[in-house]
Amino acid sequence: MKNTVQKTAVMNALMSLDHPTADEVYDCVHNEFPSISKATVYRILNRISEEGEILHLRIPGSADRFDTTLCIHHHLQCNRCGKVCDVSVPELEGIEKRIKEENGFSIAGYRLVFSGLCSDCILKK
Amino acid sequence: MKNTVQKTAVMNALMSLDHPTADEVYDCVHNEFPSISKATVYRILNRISEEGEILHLRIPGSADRFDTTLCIHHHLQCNRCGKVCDVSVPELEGIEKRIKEENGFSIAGYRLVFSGLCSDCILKK
DNA sequence: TACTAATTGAAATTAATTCTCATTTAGGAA
DNA sequence: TTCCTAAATGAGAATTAATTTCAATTAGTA
Repeated sequence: MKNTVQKTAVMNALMSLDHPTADEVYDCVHNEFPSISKATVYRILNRISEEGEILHLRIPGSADRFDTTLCIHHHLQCNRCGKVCDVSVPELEGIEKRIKEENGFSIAGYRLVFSGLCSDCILKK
Repeated sequence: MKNTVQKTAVMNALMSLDHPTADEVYDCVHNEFPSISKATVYRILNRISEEGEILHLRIPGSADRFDTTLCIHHHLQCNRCGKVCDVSVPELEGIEKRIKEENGFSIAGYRLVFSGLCSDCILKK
């Protein structure tokens, strides 16, 4: 992969944001680098998530988010403010084998997303 | 809610399909009822899922699906053919309390989706 | 039978993302 | 250093899934 200024800017933005959407990455990069195109931000995010440098979180019902934490973990999402937090769920370890045996499915991965209200939004209401 | 022929047709289609997308419901209804509009199908599906008659499954990266099985369960999705199957995951019972205590989140629900290849697609290579 | 709010159809709109294509550029070869 | 080429970029069009708008229709009740 070529080492472009655009890629460097996107990597820096990812470091400074928490579970950003592609649009949030774009806004952040665009401040310092006004000529960057949104398509480029999407392309770089896709490229580096395919290479395993970041995780691509597909959030049902809203924009995808990107995560720089690579070890296995799951997510909590606030229904009000949209914020996403990491959570680990050791209960699920080893579950893939059971699912495979019972259903004949070969499991490539799984996503677990809890939705509710974050502590900030509980207080605000 | 008014009892329209459109609603009856959508309910019948749901009974005859397995985890359909809104488009699949539309195609099915449209066969017998060519004048129905896609917007009406979407509206009816949203209405009856809000009322709890069916589940609205939001599938990351592809179209939403609808499920007439109401008890708590989760999903397996085939990455090749898109088929969705139900699976129960008793390991997750009681997990909400732990998440709430550790993160201050109040959990309204959670979605667990396994992705991989279904037995048919494994055979097809 | 008449009325009114709910529902519908058709088309426009939105949101997120991907694609197209002409132009530019990074990095290796001469 | 300069040249070359494949890769990357920018701008905007296209795509996909779903929602909204609005005028016309209809179910269910008065």
